[in-house]
Amino acid sequence: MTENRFDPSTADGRWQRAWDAAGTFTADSNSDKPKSYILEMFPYPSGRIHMGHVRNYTMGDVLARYKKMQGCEVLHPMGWDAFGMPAENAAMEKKVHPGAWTRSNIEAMKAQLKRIGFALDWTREFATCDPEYYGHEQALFLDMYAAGLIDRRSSEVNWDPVDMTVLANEQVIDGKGWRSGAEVEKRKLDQWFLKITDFADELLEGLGELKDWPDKVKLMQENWIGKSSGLEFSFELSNGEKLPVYTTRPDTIFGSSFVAVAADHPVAQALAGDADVAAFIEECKKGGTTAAALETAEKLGYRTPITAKHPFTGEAMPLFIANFVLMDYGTGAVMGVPGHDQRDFEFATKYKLPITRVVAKDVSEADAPMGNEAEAGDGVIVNSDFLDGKTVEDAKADVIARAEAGGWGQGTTVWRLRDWGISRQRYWGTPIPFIHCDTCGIVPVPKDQLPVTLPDDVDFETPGNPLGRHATWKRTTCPKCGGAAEREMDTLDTFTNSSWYFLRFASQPVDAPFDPAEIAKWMPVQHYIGGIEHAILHLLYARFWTRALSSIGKFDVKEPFAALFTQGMVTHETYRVGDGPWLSPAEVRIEGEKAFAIDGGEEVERGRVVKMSKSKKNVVDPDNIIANYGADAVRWFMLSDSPPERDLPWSEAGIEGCYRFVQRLWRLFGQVDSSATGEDKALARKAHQAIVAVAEDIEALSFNKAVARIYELTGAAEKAMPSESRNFAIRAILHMIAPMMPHLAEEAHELLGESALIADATWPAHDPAMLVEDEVTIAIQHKGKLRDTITAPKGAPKEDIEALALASEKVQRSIDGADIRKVIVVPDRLVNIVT
RNA sequence: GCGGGUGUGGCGGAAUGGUAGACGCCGGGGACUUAAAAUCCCCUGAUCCUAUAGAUCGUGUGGGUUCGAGUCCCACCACCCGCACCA
Repeated sequence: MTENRFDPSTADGRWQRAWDAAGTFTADSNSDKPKSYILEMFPYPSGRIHMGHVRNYTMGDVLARYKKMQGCEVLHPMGWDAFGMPAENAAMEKKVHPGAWTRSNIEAMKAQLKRIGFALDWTREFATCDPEYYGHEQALFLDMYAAGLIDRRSSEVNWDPVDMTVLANEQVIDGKGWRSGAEVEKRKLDQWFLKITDFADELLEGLGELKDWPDKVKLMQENWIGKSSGLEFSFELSNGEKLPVYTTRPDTIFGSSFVAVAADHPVAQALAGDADVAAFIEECKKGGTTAAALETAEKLGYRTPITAKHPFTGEAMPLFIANFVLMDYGTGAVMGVPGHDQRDFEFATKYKLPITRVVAKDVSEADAPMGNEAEAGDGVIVNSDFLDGKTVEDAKADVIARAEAGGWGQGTTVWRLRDWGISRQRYWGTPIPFIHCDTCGIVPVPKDQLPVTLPDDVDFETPGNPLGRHATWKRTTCPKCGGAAEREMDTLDTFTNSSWYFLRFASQPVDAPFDPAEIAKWMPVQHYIGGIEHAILHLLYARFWTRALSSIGKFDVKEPFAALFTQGMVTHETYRVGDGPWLSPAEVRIEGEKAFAIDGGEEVERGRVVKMSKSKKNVVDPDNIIANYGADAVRWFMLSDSPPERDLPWSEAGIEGCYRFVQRLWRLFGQVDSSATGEDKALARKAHQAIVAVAEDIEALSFNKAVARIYELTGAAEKAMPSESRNFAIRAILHMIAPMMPHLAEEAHELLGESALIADATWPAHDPAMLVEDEVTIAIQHKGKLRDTITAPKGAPKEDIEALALASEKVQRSIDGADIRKVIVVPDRLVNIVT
């Protein structure tokens, strides 16, 4: 070989074009091969591919190419999650249409993905803002409506009283609107809901089948669904009404010292004639709607003149209106047990209400004083009449049984999961296919009138809902009575777009959302890869849509993703001078431990390594890196070092190391010597072991370990003398790196005289006989510390190993004549001598 | 506030309860070269030391179980992710 360097700037494009021309990665659903559907969470077209995308898609790409080498027919598609707020923000800031902005972003990002050489089936590409896509989504939505899975009710949103617009949680900063700076209020609107709670039990039970999901994600979903059992019962109020409450701790009922209702509870609303009560309810409306905001806000209460009668003691307890009680959970009213619930404790402390101990470690500690926080732990019941001495579990059952027998309450199951509100007061989303008619009420758009498309001529100058302001779009006729009517102006939450896109990838008929026969062939997704930030919402919604569509007979799949993998983020050091503006890596020169601003030469503080973000300016653009080092070096970096579920710190030194390795491999591939003869058993054994180990590592998505093994085998092959074994090892390395560094692999494959694409090659075969070693190294410990190691034949009897261990001079010196009390021998591994 | 996770050399990390630090990066020394780049070789957890040897310490902190703990148990600390209208 004369040319000694691999040149990605020519090779990358050449092989990308070759794959395109051959249709190498176009999935054939009629193939006889076993099917494998590999999917990464599709991107939002924000404008540029970032390193997080590169990492995510590289992992999926390695899996897809590997599965193909193992003989599978692989479906590995790509598309665009194209609706969302940033497009409307761009419209306001840059005066471009959200659609035009989105389309040009897609074009730019697609070109970027192509330059990285991903093995994607681009014939199935779509964007969720395509009317063909969202029209089918509208049809599915109407099917769910017909099946009773959708309803409409009032719900709270963040309201900006200055801009007169609904704000997303993200747009509420410290309780204030992000543009106006006005104090945000809660406001009620009529909105559409998907009845995900109808599937709460199924979604919980279904987690059990997901063997290849991370336990942590399943646990998070389980807690999110939040199945709890408890007691629902009614207090008799002093005004003659009954107040239903729900509690998960009926065992602590004797510790109850107050009752509280939510500010929007009917009991509170009925008192709103009083100016003080009205003012308090108004006060409760302040602030945003997030759980974090509600739970960290100061606990506020208003003591009403009403009292509630304790069901056992008959005591009259004060009734409060409280800001920490949620109308959405349980019945919107709670019994307050300050001794054993932290929120109740804080509330009781503030309003000087009795705090009674009713659970103790032991009966003898019934009178132990309470500390400065609630005790939510387990124990026995005390100070509770007939419950005294019972365990928490027994007491719960006893109280529920007595309530049911007495007819004043019953044991119930309550879910933390709430129905999914899908109405958004925005333009750039799927129009909700309903019509509001004064005569007929709410009428679904007939399916033959779908898709309901977005109008193009909209203005974003004034805040609020652009569809509502449009001159003509909302005007239509009622499908029922033919009279004048208005279209629904809200659009669907973008999470609905990502709840079924994986089904559309599997088949794309024109006249239907999907083809059930194709779904049967490809689903479930064999490997789904994406960020941990989607652990709950997106994944739960996608599971829900799959089950909901399955329940109405669309297909026969219950769980969409057989295996899930959540990858870590790509991080980078941060740079700034004092409290000044952040500097990007490109604006900084590193010298040893120190860093200096290129512009001005000032010393720059090297800050923490955090997720790459625009706000910290610690971003590295994949395009520049690919231009400098080629796609394969970047791909290799993404797979090296950090375990894929952890964060990956980007560094210039690291990518340079990867580039050097690309060149090292290139030189090695040039050293296949067809005239070489003879066997190099040690090297051959290493190669066979690596073939098995790398395959196992890829299947476990432990790419960092696969990379380490390839480094080891490469080092051994470089040092070895020419032989047939060495040629075998080099070719094995070539095939093993093919899924990871496909451009280099194709170029070397061609150089070795192969005419076919290595992308179509099969994974190298191994000889099982070559996997076992004949000798093992055994560690000898004394007093728990390593004293010596010995070499012994594999599988040697315990007695022989013990004798060898005791014969060691170093071991004898350490024992120093002491009595040997015990010798533990772990075959082929270790001897531990206890004196 | 609630739920989930992570913590090992200068850095990223490896390690079925069994030799802690594989592999990579950084750094140091050397070879090659007129020189540089590239490449190759050696060293590289800390401390002590009579120094090719040996000893002690060492996996966030404090306890515990075990012949043996990075790994299991208990308590704590720090950081990260999510919290339902960001995607």
